[in-house]
Amino acid sequence: MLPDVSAIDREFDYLVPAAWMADGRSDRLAVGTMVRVDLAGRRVAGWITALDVGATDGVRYSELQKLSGVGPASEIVDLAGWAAWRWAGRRVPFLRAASPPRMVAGVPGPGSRAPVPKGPADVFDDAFSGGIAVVRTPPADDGVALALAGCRLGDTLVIVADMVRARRLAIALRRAGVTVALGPDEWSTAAGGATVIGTRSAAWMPMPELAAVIVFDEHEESLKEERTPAWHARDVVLERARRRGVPAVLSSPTPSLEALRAGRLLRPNRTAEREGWPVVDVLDRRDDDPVNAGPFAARLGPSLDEGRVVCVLNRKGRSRLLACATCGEIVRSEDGTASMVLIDDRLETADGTESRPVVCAHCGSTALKNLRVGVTRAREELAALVGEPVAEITAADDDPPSTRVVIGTEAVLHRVDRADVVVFLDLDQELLAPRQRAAEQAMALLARAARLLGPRADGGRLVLQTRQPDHEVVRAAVRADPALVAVAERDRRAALGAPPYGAEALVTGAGAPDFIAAFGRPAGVRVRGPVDDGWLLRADTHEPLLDALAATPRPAARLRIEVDPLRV
DNA sequence: CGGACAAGCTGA
DNA sequence: CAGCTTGTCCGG
Repeated sequence: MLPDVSAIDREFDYLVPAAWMADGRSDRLAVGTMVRVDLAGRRVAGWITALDVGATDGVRYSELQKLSGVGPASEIVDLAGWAAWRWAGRRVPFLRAASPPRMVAGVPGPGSRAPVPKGPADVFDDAFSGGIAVVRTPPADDGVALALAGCRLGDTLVIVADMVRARRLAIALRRAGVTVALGPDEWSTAAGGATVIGTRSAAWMPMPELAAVIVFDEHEESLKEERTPAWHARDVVLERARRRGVPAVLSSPTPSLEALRAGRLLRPNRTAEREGWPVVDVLDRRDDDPVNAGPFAARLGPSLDEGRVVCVLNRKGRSRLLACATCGEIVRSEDGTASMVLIDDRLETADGTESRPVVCAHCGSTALKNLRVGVTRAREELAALVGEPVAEITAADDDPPSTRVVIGTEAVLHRVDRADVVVFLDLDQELLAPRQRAAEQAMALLARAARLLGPRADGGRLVLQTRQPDHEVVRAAVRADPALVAVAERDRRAALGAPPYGAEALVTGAGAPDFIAAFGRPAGVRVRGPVDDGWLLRADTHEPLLDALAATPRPAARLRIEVDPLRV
């Protein structure tokens, strides 16, 4: 029995009460069954992890106190053990995710499921021919055809990035006659056998007759848990599929390098892909009068005159962006990949590796101007520009926008679901963010915006204000070809040995120094730090790194270990 | 995590 | 040295 107490990752043995043998309750005990027991003077919940284990002499065992209900199947208990290794955590958080939201006394027997009718053109069938396939779909694709192709094989585990999409897909599949359980609420339906649709946590839903798995928008960061253990739903379901020997399909308009490395890529034909992306207008801000340049390009005006307009301005992050007041070039590092900020009359990169006097590398001018303008200020200027009220949308807002034109940080792309024009007021902030995956994340934002606009035939426009019109992210959006970003990212990350071309773990928290001391210098693992009160551990593959992490005792103080962090 | 118990600190 | 706080250990 593993107690449901996060700090205890240890199993304890208990006796099955004689009364349970008599009334048949003992027949309901299995690996995964949820029980309550007395442990060190208090009553706690837990999961059965093994039955009929031998007794040790000299130990006086207490009895199980209560049979609470059905729990995760034994294969999921095993999977939790694997996940604890894979993300350097404990099993408890995974078993919690795999357990029903409310106690379940029993599961319905397998219902009969009607065969799913054959689709018009089963273009996706070879995606399910075995192993892992990566399907690059245009942003406007609703995923129904792909999901139905999976359901034709049998019960399919479908992971999506948000609940709105989960409900929408569930409705479409039910209409086609598929038995669907929506995670996590319909846990017991799933346990009886059904196709499951849900967000990240649904990766742990019961699937007694799993036939295939699909992850939609596999590039989305919401598929990764933010708290430790910071597990990734994509990797959990890939492991589930591997263990069951069933096909897995990862779908995305901009597949991650992790996906591209894991499986074979199935590309749509170029015409179909182009039709699924909106028209992109690039407004080169270097063309504007550098002295008077506000948040809007001179040529932006006409784009805002008609239809629903969404403006995106990410002011997240501390770093300010500087540009030359004379020629308009952004102040950048030698290799052009990082922006520089003013610190004590010198220009420095965020990581401090490069420093130079205040001079524009492009024209030699010493006059610089700050390009940062916050959303609040930009909203006022935007309202003046369009001559009507503009609403600022934040992540916390519940109501649909009340004005034709809205503005917000990237959260606005999650709050609005249709638009005629999406404007990125400052794409350079994304392109030059001091992060490993800046380009990939910028491309993901553009894909999300493209989804609001619909396919090219809808006539929507994606407007990018930038000083880097030749950046691969901009070119990729213009040509509706995300491969341009993938290729550039692949080369960069492969050269660094960064995931997925290597394994990383970020160790932070009050307990980190003690933990790193105990961790030592295991073979095959490189230790860097302390940097910003944390340590970055790197290895060529996961095994040496994760094995060494698992073998290191945990200090009592708070410790956060993030394996393959998305934002470094 | 949270209870038990031991070691350390304070004040009369 | 009682009475309290803080730290460390360990659970069937």
